[in-house]
Amino acid sequence: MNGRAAAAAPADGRARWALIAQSLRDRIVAGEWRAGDAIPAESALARSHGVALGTMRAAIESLSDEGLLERVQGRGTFVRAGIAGAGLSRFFRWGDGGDALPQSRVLSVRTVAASAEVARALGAQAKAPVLRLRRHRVRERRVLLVETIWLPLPAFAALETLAPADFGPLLYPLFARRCGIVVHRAVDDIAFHALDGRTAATLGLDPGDPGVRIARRAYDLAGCAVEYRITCGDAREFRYRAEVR
Amino acid sequence: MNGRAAAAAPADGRARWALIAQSLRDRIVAGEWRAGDAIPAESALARSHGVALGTMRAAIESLSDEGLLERVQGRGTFVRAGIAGAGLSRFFRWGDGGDALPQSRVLSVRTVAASAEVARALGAQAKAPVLRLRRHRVRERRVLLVETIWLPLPAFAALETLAPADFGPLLYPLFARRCGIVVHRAVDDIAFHALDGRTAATLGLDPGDPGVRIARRAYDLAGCAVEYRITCGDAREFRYRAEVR
DNA sequence: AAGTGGTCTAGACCACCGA
DNA sequence: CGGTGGTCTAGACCACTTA
Repeated sequence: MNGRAAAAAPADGRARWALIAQSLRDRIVAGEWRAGDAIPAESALARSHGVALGTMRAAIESLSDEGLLERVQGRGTFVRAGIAGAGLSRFFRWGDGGDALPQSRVLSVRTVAASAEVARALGAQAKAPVLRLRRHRVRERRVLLVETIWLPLPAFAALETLAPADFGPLLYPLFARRCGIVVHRAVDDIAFHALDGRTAATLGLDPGDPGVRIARRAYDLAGCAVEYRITCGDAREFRYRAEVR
Repeated sequence: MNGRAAAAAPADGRARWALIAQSLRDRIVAGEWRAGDAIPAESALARSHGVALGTMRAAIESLSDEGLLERVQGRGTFVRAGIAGAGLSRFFRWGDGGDALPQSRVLSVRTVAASAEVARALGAQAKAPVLRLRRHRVRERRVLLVETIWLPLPAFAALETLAPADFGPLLYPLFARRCGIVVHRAVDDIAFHALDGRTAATLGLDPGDPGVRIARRAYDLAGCAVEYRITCGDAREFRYRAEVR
């Protein structure tokens, strides 16, 4: 002891910056700051939490690494608006062609009872009501992808009465606008399977032709499952690059 | 100015910690510290570079994020020994079954002239001599994967005279032991395609059955391509999980 | 006990941004 | 210009590992 800066960890097992990060995380999830909003300045937060600037920076940095916040020099620190660059098109050869991305065409919107698989993915009760969308991704009159999307109710009730034609090309911004739900994280499970006759015909392929099936589970800021989606396409168009180190 | 701590960035565009990180990176690549070695303590490095501890920590942290270093509390900071958890088995359903991983069986080792494709992948001259390995991954007398591996010469000359039976189950540790080459990063390109007759027969499938083809390019610490590998397997056994946020 | 990385403080100056 | 995040200092104590 020397009477100067006290310093040092709180000895309760968790670092001070981690406790502060958790408190900020809670406030973001609770909606105190909305997606796109700036949170208070580092210096203000450090003062209000009674810690040094460096400690607050460590807390904010961990949330930034986590993808919850985004720092912009000279402007501030912002709540991220949702996942970026995560379109399923990235799995296909036509995904980054100089050409435009395929169009979106919602075919049907229906309220159905969740199957066991859907209920499990959404963390809902079996047979709970869910919203089911069928959608095609189309380019030049050719169907490239066939999608079925399940959304939990009542969270997505605002979409129940929306006409198929009124779903825009991008679903996640629509979720945010109409339902206040921000998709923050998604997990894609990729597998190969033989196409069933109907899907093959839709894609202009022969039954039994090789297909890929991507099952996506998407989550909001709080970690709640908000979407389950199955996307089918021509396996021969599939490509993906995985990097390890 | 107040006569105390000078501080602040070097104003040449790059932060001091970034310059120090580059210098440490150079020393690691040059082999001053080998894979698995501990580098000097943070405090010693800070002193010898004439910077504060926090600045040196920032430099080391960036190399740690990069995967070049690994910090262990109470022990030190170590040069990472190579990629971990990057086996190609992770792409297959049998990859993490409770069962043992498949065995490795090297069939042939030959010096050949690089094809255009191989030369491009390895950054070598077309028709340059390269070492070509053919390998099977086998479990319970069933061939699960068929691999062809190209290695640049003369870097891998030590393997030219090695008998197929003397290649162990893991190649990367062998590369390090026999050739002093550490694989630090790899990129896997995944695509589906029809199997050719010979590969299909080897895998116990019918010609035209769906296959998955993984093309791997592996790099050493300095970023030089040190391996090009093509792995073929049964597409129906393929699975992969990609996460985005 | 000695040495390592991990956390923390209380300041300072710098580069960048928008009004 | 004032405010933001980015970099830097020179210390201190803490938790962990090894001998």
